[in-house]
Amino acid sequence: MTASTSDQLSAVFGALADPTRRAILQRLREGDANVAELAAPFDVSQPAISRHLKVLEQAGLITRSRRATARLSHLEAEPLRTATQWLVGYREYWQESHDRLDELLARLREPAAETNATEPQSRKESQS
Amino acid sequence: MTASTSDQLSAVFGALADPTRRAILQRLREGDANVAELAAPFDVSQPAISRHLKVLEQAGLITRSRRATARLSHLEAEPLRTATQWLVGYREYWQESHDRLDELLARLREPAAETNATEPQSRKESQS
DNA sequence: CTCTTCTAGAACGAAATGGTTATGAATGAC
DNA sequence: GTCATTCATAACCATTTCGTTCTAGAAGAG
Repeated sequence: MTASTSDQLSAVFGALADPTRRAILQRLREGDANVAELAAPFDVSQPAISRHLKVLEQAGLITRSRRATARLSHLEAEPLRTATQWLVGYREYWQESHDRLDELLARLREPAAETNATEPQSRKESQS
Repeated sequence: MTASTSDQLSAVFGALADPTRRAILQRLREGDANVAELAAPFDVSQPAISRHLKVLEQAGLITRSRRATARLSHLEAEPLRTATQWLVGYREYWQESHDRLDELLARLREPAAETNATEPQSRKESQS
């Protein structure tokens, strides 16, 4: 069960390594969305977004369902916890600056505002 | 300063997406090491390890110094904190299962044993 | 059934990634 | 200086990744 963890970690970290995919996750915090909605903020084609979604899905970061002809993406944060736990294993190396660790711990208990500042790239006028 | 954060996140997550690089970080928890020492557990050539180290260095996860002809790698955990903070921004989506979040928080305050079980790939008999 | 909507897949190209071997550069020992 | 040690770089190759356009398929509307 530890061997597969390595692969899942690689998949999750790999998925998170792309700004577009992180922005997609960010968008999904507002609620489920179909591909067109997810593609809207980006200057890339719809198939490109579909493949980003596939990467996210294979990393377990999203699940998908159907509503009519649309496919809704739903954020699944479980892999993020796995990744966080891995990172937390290195917390002893942060502790040179305790105040910032305390700050992190404080934010873990806050009601949670928006922490991420992920800016999508420039829009293109598509359906004009 | 938020725009560069996106690139740093991509670099860090990208660096962590490789099992060999994660294992190198794991090794560096025991202390600084030269390239030969870092390469020993893996069945890859020395230049391959050198390039992994370059990736880790560019992500800010290690720094390097010289001791005679050797180059020592030193773990720098600051980027791990940055990555963790990004992930923590999604904690509200974990909270469906509160007990496990509590467990994570508990581990954040523990004296820290080894949390990561990263197994290096098969050894090769080099200096027999 | 036909038509429209929404999305995935096929086919392709450019660039990045991860590995190799061979070689050169830096440093200390002699 | 010469030699040995340690590592980085160059050159190359195979694979993956990320984008494109074009097309096909699935699901509801008429």
